[in-house]
Amino acid sequence: MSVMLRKGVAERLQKYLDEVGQSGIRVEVTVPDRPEYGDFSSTIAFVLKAQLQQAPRAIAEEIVARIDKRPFERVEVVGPGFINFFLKPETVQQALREILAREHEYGRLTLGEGKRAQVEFVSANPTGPLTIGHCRQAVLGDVISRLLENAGYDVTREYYYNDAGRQMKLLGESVKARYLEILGQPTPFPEEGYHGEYIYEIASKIQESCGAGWAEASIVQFKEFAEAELFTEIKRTLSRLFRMPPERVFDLYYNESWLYAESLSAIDRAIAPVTNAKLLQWLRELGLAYEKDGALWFKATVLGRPQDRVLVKSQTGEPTYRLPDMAYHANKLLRGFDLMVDIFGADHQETYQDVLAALRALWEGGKLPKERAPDKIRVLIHQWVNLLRGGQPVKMSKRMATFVTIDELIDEIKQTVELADADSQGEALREDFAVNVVRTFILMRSADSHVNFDLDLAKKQSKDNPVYYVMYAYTRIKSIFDKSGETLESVVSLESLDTQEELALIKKLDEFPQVVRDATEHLAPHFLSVYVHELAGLLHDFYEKHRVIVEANPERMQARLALVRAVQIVLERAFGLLGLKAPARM
RNA sequence: GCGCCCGUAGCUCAGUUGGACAGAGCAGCGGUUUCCUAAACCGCAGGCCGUGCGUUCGAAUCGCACCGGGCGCACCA
Repeated sequence: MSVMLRKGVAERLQKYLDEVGQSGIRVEVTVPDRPEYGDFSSTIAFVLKAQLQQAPRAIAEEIVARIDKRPFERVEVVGPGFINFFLKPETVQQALREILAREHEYGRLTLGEGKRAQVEFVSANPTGPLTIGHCRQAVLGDVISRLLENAGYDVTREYYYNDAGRQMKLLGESVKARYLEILGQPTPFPEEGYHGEYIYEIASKIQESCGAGWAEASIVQFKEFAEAELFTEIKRTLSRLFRMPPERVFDLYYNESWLYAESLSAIDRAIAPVTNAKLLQWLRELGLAYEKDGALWFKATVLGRPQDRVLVKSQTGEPTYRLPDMAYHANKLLRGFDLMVDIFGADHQETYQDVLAALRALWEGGKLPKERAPDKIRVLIHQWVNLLRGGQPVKMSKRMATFVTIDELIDEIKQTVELADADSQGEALREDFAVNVVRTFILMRSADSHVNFDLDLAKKQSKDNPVYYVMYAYTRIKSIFDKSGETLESVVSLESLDTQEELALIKKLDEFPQVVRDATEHLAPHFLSVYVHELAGLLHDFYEKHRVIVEANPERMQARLALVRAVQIVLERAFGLLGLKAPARM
């Protein structure tokens, strides 16, 4: 049997289909809920009913009679036509051998080999610290990037921000106002300015290094100073959350201003070949732009969208955010990626569809090369995280500075982590755990679900968090190896692995590559999180019922060490993909 | 009003190409430790899978309608 047990079953059914000339039928093999239905089950007989004009039960009997049954203890037809497969223990043991042979290559995919992918996420304008609102997509984007890398893609992690926009101007004005206030020259604070304490901190920093020297400085100077300060902080925050050096959290920070400049260097122009002006010209040529009330509009309605949108404002002649968004995405296509993933919050639901509609029209209208099809862009929309404190939702506004930052969240959880031995490593272990908790909380849920993050629960009852359950499985294995002093150098006999718990564990390990594949293809990290939780459960179950270190039976001990070693490998692989960090001890 | 997402156990959520009596964690009740860390394990209890109609041999899963919640529908991003 091949690497994957399920695949082996599927291959045998496929062979049968080929023989009866039904190769087009999709082979479905599932793991039944109940053990008496076998290790795997197929409903293929129901699907074939229509084609073969026979009763499903008879078809199932025919299939069972014809396929290669060597890997199976038995194959049964049950009820109206379910085919249930019961694996021989040797077959299952063989799967374990494959995992041990592949080691940390196990679960690596090839679907992205030789291809380039780009993942855009966070993309917050640097007008303040990152908040819980950004946390979900930061973690999702990080894990999706890791999954794509695991699949063989050359991945560019990208952060786009509107440095040319009104919000950044307001930031500059806010800092300048605070700066003058510190100098004792109070000026009116911008009506929609940023009220956060951090604005004062930035202003004092300027005052400390330049004194009153910036009193006549331009808004742009203040903006640029603040932007640099805030970006440093953002990178530092993400480096905690992603567990990477700050300089590696993103590969590219894409500035909106690149889409305006007509005189960029050759290198810059290579990643921004399409300017706003160029995009506008294309839309005009395709009859998708028109003037009304002094503004320039995008004719979205002819593309099936609910309403037309302004691209260039009447009063200032500046583009709205929509035009550079379109240009940015046209540039992404031209940069030659095979896959582009946009990760947006639910508030982008409406707007990204305009961008995609425009790109499709440009592509169909011949403005973009045939091989740069917009369907290479996949958009992942996630719902909001509702933060609960004292059972009440926390209302957040960035402008009014009533938000909880990612750093505050991690720090709050960190304080409550209890450790078995708080030695010199205590601080680092606490940080590891807090980040694990935050990431796990997000990664266990599908992006589609509106989740509640109960801060009190995450803090006060941190030992009950699912992350502990999973980490504890890992440390139990670690502890076994420490205790036994074994290193598992040579190939051992696996024949003694025949109990229900042992076989169940191996079968679960066998699912790993498929789970990784599903998580990657569906851009759904939570598939993997849920899997890890289930695997940990089976390890605990096994651990409670069987001892690994059994000196009286060296062969059995070696086999069980091999088994838990394989669990350890898969957990390490999964942790790597999910960005979790396992403690050596708990 | 229009668009997208959600509604599954007391709570937080899985259940992704429709399959056999619906799952996990937490909370509740009752057990398990001379033995590799009990942050674990075992058992009990808990659900008309928002409601109704439809498609199907078969629906939590697909379609339609309705009810309830979130987000959006700016010449802000």
